[in-house]
Amino acid sequence: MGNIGINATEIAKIAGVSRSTVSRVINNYANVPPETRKKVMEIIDQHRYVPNLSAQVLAGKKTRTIGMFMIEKGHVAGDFISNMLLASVIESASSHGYYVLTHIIRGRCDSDSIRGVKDIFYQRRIDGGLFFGAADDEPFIEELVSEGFWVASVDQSFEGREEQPNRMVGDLNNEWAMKQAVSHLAALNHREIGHIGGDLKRYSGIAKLEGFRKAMSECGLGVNEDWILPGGFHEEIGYEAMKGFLASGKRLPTAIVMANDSVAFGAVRALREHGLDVPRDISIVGLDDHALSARFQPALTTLRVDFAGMLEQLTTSLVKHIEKKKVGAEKVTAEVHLIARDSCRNLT
Amino acid sequence: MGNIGINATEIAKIAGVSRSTVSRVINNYANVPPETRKKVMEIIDQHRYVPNLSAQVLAGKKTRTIGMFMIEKGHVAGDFISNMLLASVIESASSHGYYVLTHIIRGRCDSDSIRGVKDIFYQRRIDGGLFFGAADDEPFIEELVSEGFWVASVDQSFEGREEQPNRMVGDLNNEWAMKQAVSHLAALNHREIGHIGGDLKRYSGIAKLEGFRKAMSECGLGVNEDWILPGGFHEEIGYEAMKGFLASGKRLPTAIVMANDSVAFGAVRALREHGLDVPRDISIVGLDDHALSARFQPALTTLRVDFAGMLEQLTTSLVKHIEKKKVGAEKVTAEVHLIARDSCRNLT
DNA sequence: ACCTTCTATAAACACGCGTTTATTCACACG
DNA sequence: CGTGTGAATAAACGCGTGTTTATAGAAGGT
Repeated sequence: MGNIGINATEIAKIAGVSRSTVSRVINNYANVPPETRKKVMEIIDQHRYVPNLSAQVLAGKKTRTIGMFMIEKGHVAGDFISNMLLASVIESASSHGYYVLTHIIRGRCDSDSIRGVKDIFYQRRIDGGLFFGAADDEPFIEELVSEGFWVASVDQSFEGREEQPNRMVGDLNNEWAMKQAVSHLAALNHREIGHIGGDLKRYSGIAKLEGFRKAMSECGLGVNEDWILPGGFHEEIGYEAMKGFLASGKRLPTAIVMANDSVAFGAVRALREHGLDVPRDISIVGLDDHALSARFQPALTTLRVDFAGMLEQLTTSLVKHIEKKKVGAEKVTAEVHLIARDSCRNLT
Repeated sequence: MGNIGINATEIAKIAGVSRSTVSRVINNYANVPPETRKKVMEIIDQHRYVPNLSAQVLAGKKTRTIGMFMIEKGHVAGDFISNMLLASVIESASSHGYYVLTHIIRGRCDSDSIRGVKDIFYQRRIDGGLFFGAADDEPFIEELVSEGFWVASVDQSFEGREEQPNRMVGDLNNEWAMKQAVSHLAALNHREIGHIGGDLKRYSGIAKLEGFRKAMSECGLGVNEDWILPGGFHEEIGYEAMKGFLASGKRLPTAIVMANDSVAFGAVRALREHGLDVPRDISIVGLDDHALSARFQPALTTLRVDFAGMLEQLTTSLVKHIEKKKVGAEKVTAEVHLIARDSCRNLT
């Protein structure tokens, strides 16, 4: 009650003008004389009038809302999306006058959940969407793109694909990340370096492995295939991978680069159970700078990825595209830098 | 392009009926003969027609959207809202066919940010709102309530206030939580128990302190005021509080109940720097079951609060109220139970 | 055959706004 | 005085839907 629900017609009546004049004032049309504009604005402020969004949208305006979709295959949403990342999307959207609708897809992307996502677009709730953890092979995203919706996605790269006109992608530079990890270890005189990888069914896993190989080669180091362990992105997988390797009796490398910090935690646990110490017996580099890493025993040397900055760019880019203020970058890369802590030792 | 933007009029044309018939089919009106309904439904499915939300809202329907507002005074959003909690709100909303718009208020609640929040309501973007970390003294929330909007809030209790008709509140039972902590320690033969509190400017801090006093009294234990340390909800504050106490040279209690786990981490750090061991020299009980707590050295005995379940209830309650399917509970309490780990020792 | 009753469905209206088009009025110029 | 010109602003239309009202037609009763 009260001021709620007052509309432009009533404002017009109070101001003694027609509703179209009110509308022209709000939308900053040129042909409104200053004193009329001032009078109308006063009435608007006084009555705390805010235009009804649905009516604006129906009349052809944007919803000024973007969707944030977290596709949780197994673990993604829980592990990957921290509140900080959510906040960085919301705040950069907010800084452009946009709002964020959050949506979670749990478990398999079955036809029902896909329908749910598409309906959000079809209902015209949002002007565009930002997808987290969408695997390369999700065709429904490409469908949305081909239907003219603006879409951005994280954790997904499209090397070798044709550029799609209204699609943006954000990722970290896996190659560069691995290069930094390997270089750091090489500088500490490590030459026998292994890799416990990510999920090789996902691009981020493949890219890390390839980046590792390339980095080794660039540092003039050979890759021992015994030390390339298949992985995943959780702690348990790191534990099992390391445990399996230790059981095999093969010789250990002097250092291992992990797909992420969770994997590192698991691997360290396995090493410890086997009576080995980090960094005395083996050096470890993680990736992510997980909240736990600084407190871990030993404090984990890791690669910090500026996801927040990347998301800010990606969100801004999405909004600019929606508003047709086109901006160049369709591809955004997160900054990575190494945080040296206590899990690597100098061999000499 | 393609199916996008098809509307009820076109569906009607294809089906050879009038638009009102299409509308009556969608809204499950009784007076549509089965074969007509079936025919129309087929066309709708075939063309993936979804009604335009803005048009529905304009015609008097609900937005089927709730707002989730995180008021971040200093630290709240970052610490308090984990993705799990976000997920539990989104998913329970989703299970009722509702969507969630997330919004963050950083820093002070100045008039601009309040205006931002109110505009979301006034624009009619949402049917109701769920507030996190709104302090008792935020008058704008009560304004919204008095203007007829549905509002639920967490981390806030309104003991002694008159019940407001369209307002729901969720919280943990601080009294019960403190009772469990103190009882646990009493069962381990502790009699000298202290408390490092939360932020005493906030209800949750006050309630914990009062709960602690009451629990002590109920266990037949006296409270030594030296051992009641003012606090806050972050680690640094726990560290400073404990450091200050140790510097004072006063005798230590045998156990301390902390306002939350972060405070406990800080306090343990201060104790350790002072050459004291937990639980040998002093026992500690936390609250929250923070992600770090199980891995902490020593693994922290803490109170796990079922925020997820509480939020699910609160969200459901909010939606039911919006849809006028009134349900009794205006006040939702989170379950609390003690997780015994290694930070408390038996004194005998 | 005529009126009533009921069913099926079409037409009309309202929602609140942006935008386009039409109208009014003042003024300048011939 | 008549006519054109421009500014200011009012009126009209469309957006896509839900819902109410009107209408056509069929069925049933006397």
